[in-house]
Amino acid sequence: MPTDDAAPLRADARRNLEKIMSAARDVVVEHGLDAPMELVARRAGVGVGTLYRRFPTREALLGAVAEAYVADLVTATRRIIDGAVDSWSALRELVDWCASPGQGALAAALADLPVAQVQALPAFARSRHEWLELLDGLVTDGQRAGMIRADIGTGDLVALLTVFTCHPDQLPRHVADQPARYLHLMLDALAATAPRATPLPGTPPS
Amino acid sequence: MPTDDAAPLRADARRNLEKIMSAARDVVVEHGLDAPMELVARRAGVGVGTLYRRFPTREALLGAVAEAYVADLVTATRRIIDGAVDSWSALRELVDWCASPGQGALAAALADLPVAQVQALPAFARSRHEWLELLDGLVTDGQRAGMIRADIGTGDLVALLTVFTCHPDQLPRHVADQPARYLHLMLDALAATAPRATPLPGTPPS
DNA sequence: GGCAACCGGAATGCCTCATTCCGCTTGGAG
DNA sequence: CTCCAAGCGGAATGAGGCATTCCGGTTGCC
Repeated sequence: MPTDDAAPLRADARRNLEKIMSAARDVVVEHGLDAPMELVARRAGVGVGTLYRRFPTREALLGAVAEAYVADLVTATRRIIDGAVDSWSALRELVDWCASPGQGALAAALADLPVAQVQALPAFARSRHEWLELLDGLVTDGQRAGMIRADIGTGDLVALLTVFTCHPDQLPRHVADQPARYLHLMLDALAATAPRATPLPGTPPS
Repeated sequence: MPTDDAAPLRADARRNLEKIMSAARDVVVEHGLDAPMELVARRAGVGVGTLYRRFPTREALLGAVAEAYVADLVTATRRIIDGAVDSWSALRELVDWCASPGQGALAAALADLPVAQVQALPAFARSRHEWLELLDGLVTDGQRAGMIRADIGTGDLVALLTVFTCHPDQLPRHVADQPARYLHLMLDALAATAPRATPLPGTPPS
């Protein structure tokens, strides 16, 4: 998002800026990180020129979207955690939120995929860190309470959320069609149960 | 693979054909279905011209790779099933095989992603059907024996195999690094357990 | 009313491939 | 050993897709 210490925008320009941000978010959720700029412009009902007046490059736009997106994610996650009775149900609600249509867990994708330019944005990094911390609390709590198996880590959760909610083109039809189904399957996998016959291979990522 | 009823290939040509098929398989596993032809050529230590003398179009090459790949998959799956003591351990071994490096479950991806030209190849379709039938037997058996939960279907298994073994570029680093870890995690989710608090949302894909 | 800030979108330039072409090599039949 | 069709490598061609630029025409707002 452009810094607002410059001259204030004209009313119509501000309106357009909002349309652009919103369109960009939708387009990125639907078409992935490399969606063409023109798609964003068309979706916003605006010419590409307008878009470029506000964001000098594609990276700038993606950065703005990313920052807004992770910020949202943090807010939603915090709200869910505050309202839930225990960490397990918080987890379930979080999963549902991520799977809800138009929501996507794109932020999770952004948080993991290598978009150097975006990762470097301070605001993005800060929010991302905050989010990871929230998740970490959730997982740790759940494990202490014996609701989540001990051999997985927050990184596993992030990885799985990312996988099942990235944009549809990259997923098998079934998964793209009902992300919630697979996310809940994943939750079942994370739940603590009787000792398992064979340990999980590999190590939980940091 | 070109029909062999034509004039027999010169010795060096046959050698090159093999190098090409092998390279193509590797490249597709590593870079996905839209890897550039030149990558294949370079990997095979051959000029693009050579590659095009054998396969008239990109589709032809992909088709050949796909056919060979699914055929392999069927063979391996059958071998695993025949050698396993029960369907659950067969499933586990199958997962390990798919996750083994350089193996990829690309065939599974091919089986699901919409590559019309490839899906239409009779040999491919036949093998794919055969494979699905094998998996179906596995799942049904496992369910009858009470080892696999009843509310999932073969399609779920295929979807999961596909997701976790598609080429690395599309997966979060952690998942790409240890596909076996996540496949086994999901396997745990497929296992039959005490009745679950909440039913799985959605329906098992056919 | 006047003009700086805005707009839309055609035009430009770059890049990434698939596919083709052609002059040079080389198995292997006779 | 000769010869030439079958092979070969890889530069060149052409199409398509996309970010970004430019500019003649609008429009908030003082």
